[in-house]
Amino acid sequence: MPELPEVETIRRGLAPVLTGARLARVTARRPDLRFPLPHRFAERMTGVRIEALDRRAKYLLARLDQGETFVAHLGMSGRFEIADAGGSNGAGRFARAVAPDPRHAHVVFETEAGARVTFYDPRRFGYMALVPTAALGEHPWFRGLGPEPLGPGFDGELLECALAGRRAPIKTALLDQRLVAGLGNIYVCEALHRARLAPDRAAGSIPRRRLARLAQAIKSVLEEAIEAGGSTLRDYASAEGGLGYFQHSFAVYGRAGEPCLRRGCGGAIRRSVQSGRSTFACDRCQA
DNA sequence: CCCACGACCTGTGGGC
DNA sequence: TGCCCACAGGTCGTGG
Repeated sequence: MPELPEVETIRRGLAPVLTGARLARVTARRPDLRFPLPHRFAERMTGVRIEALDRRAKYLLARLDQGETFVAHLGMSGRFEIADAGGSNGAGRFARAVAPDPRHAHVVFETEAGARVTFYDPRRFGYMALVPTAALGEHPWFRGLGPEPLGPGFDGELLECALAGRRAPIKTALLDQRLVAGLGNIYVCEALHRARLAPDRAAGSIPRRRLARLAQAIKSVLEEAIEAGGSTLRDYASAEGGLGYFQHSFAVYGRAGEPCLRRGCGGAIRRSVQSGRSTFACDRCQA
């Protein structure tokens, strides 16, 4: 599920339950996800207090009171579910497209206040770590990570520097987390369509004026998706982190063969493959 | 260094 | 209905 907006939505959903909470019990129901869980993971997590929940790129960060930061990446299919002290969650009160399969409940966090947060991940591409907070920036997952697209200073000039000399297609370049952090396949396709840029253009050859428009498109699509995720949160009372309502707002992603939604364009969305991944774009209004 | 590709793992949806 | 293939929102290691 998760690109930057989904991880941010999950963070906002978990924050009320976990910020300031002390963990009474942590259960790892298997020894590994994509990578082995940290050494003595459950023991090291038990009794800690979570001082703050943050996000960097697609990573969820829980700053702990003992000097370490818990890091989680949700891979392709990871999700967190919140249950309150009574054990109920959104599923009992609201319709849900896909109920979590208990076979894939890999890690359970229980707070002293009686809340339970469960990590589900059928494909197990997700991963977790405990990293000394002071050295977080030097960790391989974070060293070399590009700028936050919603951070200060993200504009056409910054993109121009990041993309200088790149011959890779702009679509592929934007997926490179070293250049920009947090974008994934969906929002790259959506941002390129908003900016009217063709996905196969060489990244390093796009003039700054158009990169300014691209930077603005990236910001607006991410902000709108987070906003839509917020409405999902309100409805589900959970940190499910699915695509929420924003999936109904995709202009190109998953719309192969359908008409381009840009006013007056009249083109059709075409699916292609770049670096082994689906790209959706309108050949008529993206150039 | 840059880039493309296969691998990792399970589930789902479409076509026959 | 059942089977088989293609494909899925991410990242890493390899090899050209």
